[in-house]
Amino acid sequence: MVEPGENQATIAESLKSLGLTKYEALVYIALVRVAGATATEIHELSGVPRASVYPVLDRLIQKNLVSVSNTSPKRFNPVRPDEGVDSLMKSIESDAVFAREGLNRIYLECAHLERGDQELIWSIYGEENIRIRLLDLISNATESIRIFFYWGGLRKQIIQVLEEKKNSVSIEVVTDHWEGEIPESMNIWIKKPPRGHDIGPAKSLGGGVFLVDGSKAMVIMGSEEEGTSALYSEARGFVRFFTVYWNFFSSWARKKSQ
Amino acid sequence: MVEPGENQATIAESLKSLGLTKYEALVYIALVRVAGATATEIHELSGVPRASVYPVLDRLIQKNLVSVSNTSPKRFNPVRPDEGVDSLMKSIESDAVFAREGLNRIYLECAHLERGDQELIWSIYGEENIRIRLLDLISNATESIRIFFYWGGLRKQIIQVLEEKKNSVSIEVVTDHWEGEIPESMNIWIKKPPRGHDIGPAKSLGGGVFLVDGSKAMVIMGSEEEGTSALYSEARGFVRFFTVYWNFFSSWARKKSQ
DNA sequence: TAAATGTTGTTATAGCAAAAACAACATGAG
DNA sequence: CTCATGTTGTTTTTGCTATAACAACATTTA
Repeated sequence: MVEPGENQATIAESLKSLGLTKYEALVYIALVRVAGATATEIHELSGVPRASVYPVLDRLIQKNLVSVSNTSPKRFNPVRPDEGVDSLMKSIESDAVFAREGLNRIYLECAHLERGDQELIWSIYGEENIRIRLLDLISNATESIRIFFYWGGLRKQIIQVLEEKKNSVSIEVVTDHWEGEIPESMNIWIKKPPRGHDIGPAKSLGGGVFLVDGSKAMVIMGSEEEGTSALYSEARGFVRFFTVYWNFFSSWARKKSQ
Repeated sequence: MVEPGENQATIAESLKSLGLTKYEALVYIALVRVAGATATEIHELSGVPRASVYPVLDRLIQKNLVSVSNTSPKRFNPVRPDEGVDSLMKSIESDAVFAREGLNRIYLECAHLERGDQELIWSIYGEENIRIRLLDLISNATESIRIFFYWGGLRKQIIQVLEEKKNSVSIEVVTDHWEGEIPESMNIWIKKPPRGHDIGPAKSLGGGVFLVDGSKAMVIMGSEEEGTSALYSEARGFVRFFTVYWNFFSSWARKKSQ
């Protein structure tokens, strides 16, 4: 019924990222379980030291998550959880809007201070971050997209974005697998990965090279052991290197298919 | 141009409620101001101790708010502020959804544990909280609404809710002022507040009594000095007391108008 | 070239504030 | 009186903040 611990702890974690402390989360959850409990009951339900319950409840009352009765002993009631969470979210969201606007203004004002950004090579860690950057890169392409792709993740999402761009930019892809039908307006070569690309100490290694408009390059290296990381650059040398790389493998792919 | 301090501090505060620490916020803001800065430049811009900049940047990288170049010295780049804030919000929001669902399930499962809730009187502090509860109370009325209202706040919102209910429940209101046209389906008496209601030590004191379906009562007491607080109850005695109170003043209002 | 200087990235450690945990005491109802 | 409540104060812990020191490397100057 009221399944214990496991789930409860997770909810507490979630509440913490909404700005509550551990105790505030535990007390609130306890109160949701038995509305109208006394301080001592809350203490027993939540495991929070009895003396700590009072200041914690005070804070929850301030945050409009709890109300008090004027009986003796006092009893406490949670606001309906959906209302409570929503009201927390609303306040966070308004902060987010404020921060976004302020930062964006600063960002735009200072955009002119570009300092040879184009000459640098940026490292990106974490699949999520890479995903965002990569899709951003592809969907902002104006002329050409060249992809050399031997990696499991992101395949579907990339294909989806390419579908959207297929009529406005030139697309060429070398990969080992394609999901769905291949559109006529793209040049796709399906190839098993070349030898040398799955050798090495890594259990599962994959890679992808993305060239956009001949001026931007993103390279993804994924291994199960060390996580995924990527490089991005608009630097001449970097782009040229991977353009050569891509030319080599795309011609390899063409030959072998003939 | 780049207006200083004042605004930045506020943005930093907002970022903190999105889960960043003070330093993380300051460093990120500095980076938005000059993208591609070195650690030392960030230190100078943000006021964060140079040695602290490194671990802070590590955390920001983990949170996908910053990427690194592999030059020497390293240079750092912020993700576009709107993307950054959005990605923070997204993660918070997913926590919120999770918490809301989990809590709501617990709440509904445990609803049967009602422990004579109806006999208690609940205190509610803070205008915002009172507002939510009051509007919730009124809009869930099924039979009757009786209001005795001598208070500035909330007038418009209450009227709005009443407009929506005017055809489904019986509405009677005694107050000192009405905004807009008085609908025919409501019984409204406009009266200056009775003597005794604005006496006392408080500079600006106001009150409101709300009786719903003859079984729920909410009483609001507002004073500029001590803030606003409210009582809510479904307790027999409490409701009866304020029903008598309301009967008395509504008959007073009727008489004087004839 | 060699010594002096400065910068970067790292590590260690002390300080601090909020939260957590505990202990002691006053109160009030039965 | 006795028990549970509500309050207060103190200690411990925790995570962020702040400072100092260091090795590695680059730059300057003699």
